[in-house]
Amino acid sequence: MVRVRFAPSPTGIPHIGNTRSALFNYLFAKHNNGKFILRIEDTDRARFVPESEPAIYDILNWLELKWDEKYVQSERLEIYKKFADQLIEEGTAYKEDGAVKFKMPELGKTDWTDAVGNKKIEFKNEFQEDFVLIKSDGYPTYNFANVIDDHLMEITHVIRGDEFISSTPKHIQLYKAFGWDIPVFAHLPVIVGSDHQKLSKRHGAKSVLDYKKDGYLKEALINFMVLLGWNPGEDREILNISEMIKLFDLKDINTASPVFDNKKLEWMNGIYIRQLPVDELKSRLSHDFGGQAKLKNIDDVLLEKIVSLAQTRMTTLNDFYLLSGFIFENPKIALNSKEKEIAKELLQNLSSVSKWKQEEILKSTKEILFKNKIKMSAIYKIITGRETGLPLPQILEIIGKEKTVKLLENYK
RNA sequence: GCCGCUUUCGUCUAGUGGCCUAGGACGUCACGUUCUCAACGUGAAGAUCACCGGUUCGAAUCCGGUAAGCGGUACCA
Repeated sequence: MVRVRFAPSPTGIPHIGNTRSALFNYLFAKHNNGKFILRIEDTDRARFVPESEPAIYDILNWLELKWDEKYVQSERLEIYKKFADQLIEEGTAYKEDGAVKFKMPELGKTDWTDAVGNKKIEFKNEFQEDFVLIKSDGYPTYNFANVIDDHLMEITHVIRGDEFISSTPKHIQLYKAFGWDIPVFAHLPVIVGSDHQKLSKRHGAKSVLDYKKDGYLKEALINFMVLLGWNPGEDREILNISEMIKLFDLKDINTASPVFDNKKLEWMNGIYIRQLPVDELKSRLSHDFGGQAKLKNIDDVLLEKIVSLAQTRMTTLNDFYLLSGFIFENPKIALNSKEKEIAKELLQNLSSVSKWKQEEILKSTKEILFKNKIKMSAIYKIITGRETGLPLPQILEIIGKEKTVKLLENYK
């Protein structure tokens, strides 16, 4: 039975890099019909950030990466102490300055075959130093709690960021000291930013929750993340979660650090937005995304029509408001005198349209276009406040003559 | 410094000795469509496969070295 874990420490809000580890663990578990375990590694009291633990749950819940079991290390202090005492008794650990330290072997080497890249990694023991197991505040270190828990929780595959490669020899020596089975290690290359530095808050790495707030769809984010350092072995790039589960394999994970490219994420988000049925997109705009307030008073049928016009023009859900804001608010658009003239003519022309259909509206606006030798973008600006946007004849037909006239009367 | 990992178009990647005059995707550019912008369609530019040397009839692919980037070197994780 495959058992893997995602073990974040609540020292900050997880970003794309951490979250992608969770995804890979989840996919591997599901692919093998195994268990996905969540373990909060809160042993660093100095760096503890209270709001990060709920954020971890929010992220996993939003992405629907459901965990099968959950543990919190700070609730397991006696367990670590017990095992530390055992090592002291056996002579492989000792006390120093109020801490418990592990005695690393001085001869030979420590090696393992990493599942990522299927390569042997080897460290000479002579370069290894004794390390702390239990800090003087009574809390275990990562290196210790990690091994104890992975063993007790019967973790079969340790899939984590490759910043832990250097500490893996420590872990292996601990397993050996206890006489425990050593799990398979799979070290994921970390995602880096466009500056090729590891993703971090200081470098402007956003959390998954920020992407949600910015109008990205969870499907797009997952699909984008999975392609960072993994490929399904075919040219296709758009995959749903069950296809990922089916295809996922540790051997297809790359060994080099991928650079996070927001442009591709944007493209992918657009793909997923266009893939959504209109009513689903509409409900995401009002529920999944914080648009309720603005959309509350809009007629449902009207809204659906607007959404369907906006669908191919959106990169993120936020774009909907950019595109349709002029309908919901009564924008005060600054126009120069020439534009004001044209606004007047538009009002006149459109008021006299008898059949309020897009063909008639188009005909009517085109007249003004030719007469004044202006571009269509000028008319877009007068009506919507932006030089580009939803196709005017259609959207004007949808919102109705009355509303259109009202918009133009702003300039009187 | 020492230890370890990495190195194919700007970016994500395919590629495991001949199918590679290196394939796909994003981005960029052009054209088509067109009431704007998108979407969509077609096409183009873009990588001497980090570098040097070796093995081989033949190397992005195997071997050795060098360089650069990154990670670790914490009573952080």
